[in-house]
Formats: sequence, structure tokens, C-alpha cells
Amino acid sequence: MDKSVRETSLAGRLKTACAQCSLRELCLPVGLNQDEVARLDRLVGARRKVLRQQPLYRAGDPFEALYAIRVGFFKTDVLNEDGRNQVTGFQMAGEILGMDGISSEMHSCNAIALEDSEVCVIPFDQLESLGRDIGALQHNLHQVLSREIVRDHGVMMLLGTMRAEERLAAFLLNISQRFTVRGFSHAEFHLRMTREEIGSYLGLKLETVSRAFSKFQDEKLISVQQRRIRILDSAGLKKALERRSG
Amino acid sequence: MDKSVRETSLAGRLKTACAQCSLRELCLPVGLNQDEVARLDRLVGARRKVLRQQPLYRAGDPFEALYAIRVGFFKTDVLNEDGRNQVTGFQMAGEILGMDGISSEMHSCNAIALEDSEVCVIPFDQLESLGRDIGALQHNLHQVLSREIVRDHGVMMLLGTMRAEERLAAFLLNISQRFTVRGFSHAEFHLRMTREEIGSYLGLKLETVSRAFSKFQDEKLISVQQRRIRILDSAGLKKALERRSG
DNA sequence: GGTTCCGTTTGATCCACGTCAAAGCGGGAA
DNA sequence: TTCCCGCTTTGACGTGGATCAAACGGAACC
Repeated sequence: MDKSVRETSLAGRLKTACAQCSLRELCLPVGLNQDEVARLDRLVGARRKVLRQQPLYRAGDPFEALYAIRVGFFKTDVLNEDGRNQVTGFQMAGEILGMDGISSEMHSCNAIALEDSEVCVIPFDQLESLGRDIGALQHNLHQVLSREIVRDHGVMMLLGTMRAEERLAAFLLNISQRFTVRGFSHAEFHLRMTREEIGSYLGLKLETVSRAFSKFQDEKLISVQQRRIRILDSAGLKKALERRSG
Repeated sequence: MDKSVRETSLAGRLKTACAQCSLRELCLPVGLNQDEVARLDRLVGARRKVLRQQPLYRAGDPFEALYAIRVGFFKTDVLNEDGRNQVTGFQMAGEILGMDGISSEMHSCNAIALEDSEVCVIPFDQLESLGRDIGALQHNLHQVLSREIVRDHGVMMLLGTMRAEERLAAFLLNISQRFTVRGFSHAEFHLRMTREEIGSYLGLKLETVSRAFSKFQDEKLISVQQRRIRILDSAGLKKALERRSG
């Protein structure tokens, strides 16, 4: 009884503190006690709104903080000397941005909002310092960093071994699954990014992406109207992930 | 005087403790004092030899430790459901393996020795615990994790935007640079991996890799005899990185 | 020295995707 | 409503790299 009351009030505090999204991934799964959550909460004071198409940070900016997405949608991309551009990821509410900056005290990619967004600013030196006191928080940070590495390996697999339609199927299933986790429909959603941005992420040209969408629609796996996607046959999409034996 | 004596003896201790390679990247750049180094040293007691072609760990193995390569050469790769394989990296002395395992308490890729190798075993829970005492050590771990993320972004750029010869040029320059840092010749070295492994890493077939080697040789950028590579014109190789405008 | 095995090179052909071009569509502004 | 503009779709064609095939070369073993 006492315990359930405490949990309720804790949930209430968090709702106002971080909505229900942002820091769940970074801190809540690790089971902090009330005092520890309060300390974390103090650390994550600042909020920052980022309008659509505006950068949260840019390559070369000094690294100061990680960012937990409260609401919105981002892409990250890197630009190399000769102007080529690679989208390295799309991030949605509850995910963490900025980890690329830790290694050199400077961000190495751009983080651009694809819709009006809001993030919690987590000053990194303070996070490290709090992690020294709260082992569970420290461990969770390590998991978040490692998860990003594992995700990147998945993208390498996609870019290195899959063909166009397999890449798009993997992309759609991944997006769908992440929307589902956030309580949205897994079958119907709208993409925040252009065909060109999808293509950059998947290592394809925008025309190829468009053709693959059309092909999936012809095969009744999905329906496409601009950026509105409905998944009609997710088992079929999963089968499209397997290399056709040719 | 006193100080220089202390440094000498410290260097002596480290040489026996970790040779000159392994933990430099993980701990030494951060300026630990003598006592802190001793504590770290105790943590890194165990060594492990790994014979050529043998795994240091495999996907699915429980995650227990990070590994600092003392001597040798590794590849990491991931395997997906339908049997496709992607080499995600090549690691040499002084680099850290195992970071993929933190997120899920289980390794998600294979680490295979490409020559007889030896690693220092760093039990991760003890490393976290020591990091809580030694802020500089904790921060350095974060940097190592972040550096891996940044490296992965570079590979994505390579796989997503570059053509075959550009990829191989980038690969050769990267390997050359890393050998140089370790005090080996930047101009002449021998590759520990097969054409097929290079191809997997670069998202190319082995025949394409071989043709690109031959092309570079024809152009007098390198000389190739099997796995023995000599870089004849590194400026020319760097130019091969830029997309030819044609 | 000869044989075997595995990795590498090289050639001929094929095809998935890129490139170039043009038309379609939807949303915002006037 | 109409125009405009950026995104998307679709078609025709070209090409870089994959595929298939065969020969070559070095190292280990007999």
C-alpha cells in the first residue's frame, strides 16, 4: 500500500519532470530510488526546443551534453571533405543524441530536427559525476553507448550485404517496431524524412527508394501515399529481408 | 630528480604489467597517479592468448569483460539469420574489444584472431567500480566507447557513399596510419586478412577488391605481392578518395 | 622435387542500381 | 481558386560491380 502510493507519486513527478519519454531509456530501467531520481532530475533541468529543419548541434560544435528527446524526430548525418553526406540514423522520442561528441570534446555529426521537437539537456560532466555516485546510472549510460555501437553494426550489415529492397524492408520494419514500442500503431505511420534522406541512410538513390516503395505496394506488402505508410503484410515484409535465392 | 626516478620505475612496472600497448588507450592518457595505476593493474590481472583463427568471444557468449589487445590482430564480424556475414572492423594492438556486449550482457559479434594474439582481460564490473573511484578512468572509458561510435559512422559513410576504389584507398590509408601510430612503417606492411575479409568489411566482393589492388598497382600508387603492401604514393591514394567528377 | 590446397588474379558476361529526364502531386501563398 | 515549388513517381538508358569461370601462385606436406 505504502509502496504503491510511493510509486504513484514518483510516476507523477516524472511525468512533469521528463514527460513519459526521454529518460526512461537512460535512467528509469535501472531502478533508482526516490532520492536518486530527484538528483537526476535536478541535473536535467534545462529543456530545449528545436524547430523543424533546425540543428540541435552541428559537427564541430563543442560537446557539452547528451540530449534525451522528449518529443519529436531527428536525423543525424556526417559530411566529409568532398561534400558527400551520409545519414547515420533517425532518432525518436526517448532516444539519446550527442554520444558522438564524447570522444573528442566536439560533435562529429549534425543532429537536425525533422519536426518541431523538444529535448532534455543532460550536461555530460554532471552526468559522469552523478554516475560516480549512482552505479546503476553509470551502468545504464554504458549500456546506451554500447547499444548505439550494436545498432551501428546492424547498419553496416545492411549497407554491406543487402540489396535495395531488403534494405527498405529492414528500414520499414525497424521504424514500425520503434513506433510500436512508443504506443503508436505499428501498421500505420507517417515518415518524417524525405526519400532522399531515406536513401542516404540506406546507401541508395532517392529514385531507387521510390521504386522499392512502389514495388512493395504492387506486391500488397504496404500501401504508400507520399509519406503515409500502412503496413499490410508484415510477414511478407520480413520475407523480403531474406535474399532471394536467385 | 626524485620525480624522474619515480617515472622510470613506473614505466618499468607498466612494461611488465601491460607491455607498452594495451591499456595506453584505455587508461594511461588520462594521467593516473601511481596508486591509481596500481589499482588498475590489479584489476587487469588475467591475460589470455588466442591462436590464429580462434575466437576471443562469439556472438551469444555472456559478456564479462573488455579486452585490450596486447599483441596481435583481430577481426570482428556479425552474422545474421540468413547466414550473411559482415566484418565490422579490424583491431590491432592497443585497441579495445568487447564493447558490443555491454548493452545486453551478451556479445553480439564474433572476435576472431587473425594471427596469434594476446589480450588483457578487464572484468567489466570491476572496471565500472574502479571508474566510480577514479573519474579520469571513467571518462576515458566513455571516450573509448564514443570513439567506436564515431569510427562506425565513418564506415557507414564509406559503405553508403563511396565506390570500390575509394573504399579500398580509405582502407589502406587507415591501416597505414594505424601502423604508423604503433611505430611500424607507414609505407610497407603486410595485411593479416584475406581479400574476402577486406571485401566483407568494405561491402565488396573479393574479386572487386583484387581488381582494385591491381588497378592501384598499375597506377603506381602501391605495390602488391599477395598480402605484402607497399605504399608508393600516398598523396595519390588520398586523391583516389575524392569522387572522380566524370 | 612434386602434389595439394587455399587464396589470388584475371577475363567475360550480366544485372541491380545509378543517372538523366520528364511528368505527377500536394501543400502553401496570394 | 490558381499558381508555384519541392517532393515523388516513372521511364529509358548506362555502368560499376557481381557473378561465373578458369588459371595462377605460394605454402605446407609428403
